[in-house]
Amino acid sequence: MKIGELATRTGVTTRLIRYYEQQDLLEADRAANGYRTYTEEHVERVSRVAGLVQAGIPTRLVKILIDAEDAANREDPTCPREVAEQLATELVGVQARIDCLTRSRDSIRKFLTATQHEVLLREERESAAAV
Amino acid sequence: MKIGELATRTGVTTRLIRYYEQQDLLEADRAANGYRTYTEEHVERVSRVAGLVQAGIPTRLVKILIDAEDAANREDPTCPREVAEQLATELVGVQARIDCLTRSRDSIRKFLTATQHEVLLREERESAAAV
DNA sequence: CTAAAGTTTGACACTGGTGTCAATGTCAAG
DNA sequence: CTTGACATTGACACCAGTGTCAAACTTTAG
Repeated sequence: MKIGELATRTGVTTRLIRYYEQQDLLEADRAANGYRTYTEEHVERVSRVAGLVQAGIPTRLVKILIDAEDAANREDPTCPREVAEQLATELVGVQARIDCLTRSRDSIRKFLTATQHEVLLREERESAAAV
Repeated sequence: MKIGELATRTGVTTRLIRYYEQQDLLEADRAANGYRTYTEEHVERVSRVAGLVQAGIPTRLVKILIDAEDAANREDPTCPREVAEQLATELVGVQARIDCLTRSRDSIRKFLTATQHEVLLREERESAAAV
């Protein structure tokens, strides 16, 4: 598929897809005419990258994270001690963000419930189901 | 306490503390000499704000979130339907970030384990305990 | 009293993520 | 063949979050 389709399917603008590629977060084959061509796997990957960036992870780290992610799903992964240490450090930062966001999420839910707006929480479940 | 102490205690630079105040995320009393003065509660608040900003929440939304947080802890909170709807919308975004980060976190753990670097996971638990 | 450290405001500047526009090229439909 | 939709690269520009520096004032330590 070409970049336009990838964009509509992921909800990420073509501009950003190119930007991510430039940041080494993505690779794309080129058709004979120079057009980038993508596979189904890229859909997942682009969403993933965009999600992390939106969660405040700088692209430099996003690369590290998804590389590790990929490696973790391959057999016999291996990595030098130093890289592992960096990952461990990042892990702490990621967890901190999760905690922070989780707390906000819970507060919002509590608040909506307390103000008799639980109905709105249904939207949340629905959008979760959509994933 | 004065801004310097607040900064060292929260690990947030004075520059940012002032910036957050300017963005209406913080309020500070002024001493007779014009110095900002803070209470213990501000320590928590500043960490919270900084955490959310780091998690990719724009300051505009941070304000909304912590306001709701505060309200949720007061008695008899109330809010107009429209505000509640906006919060519900935000909730979806927050949850999306959490999911995204959680996935990365799990991948990192898995990877570190698979590469015989579980030892490093201890650091994570320790830093979590430090909170 | 003086020097050092901390605070205030304000300005300038950088960075990273995005939007947008321009000029050019490719391709599919009429 | 022409037109319109989509691609390419490259440039310019914007915004938000931060760093940093300057000039003036306050407070603390010696």
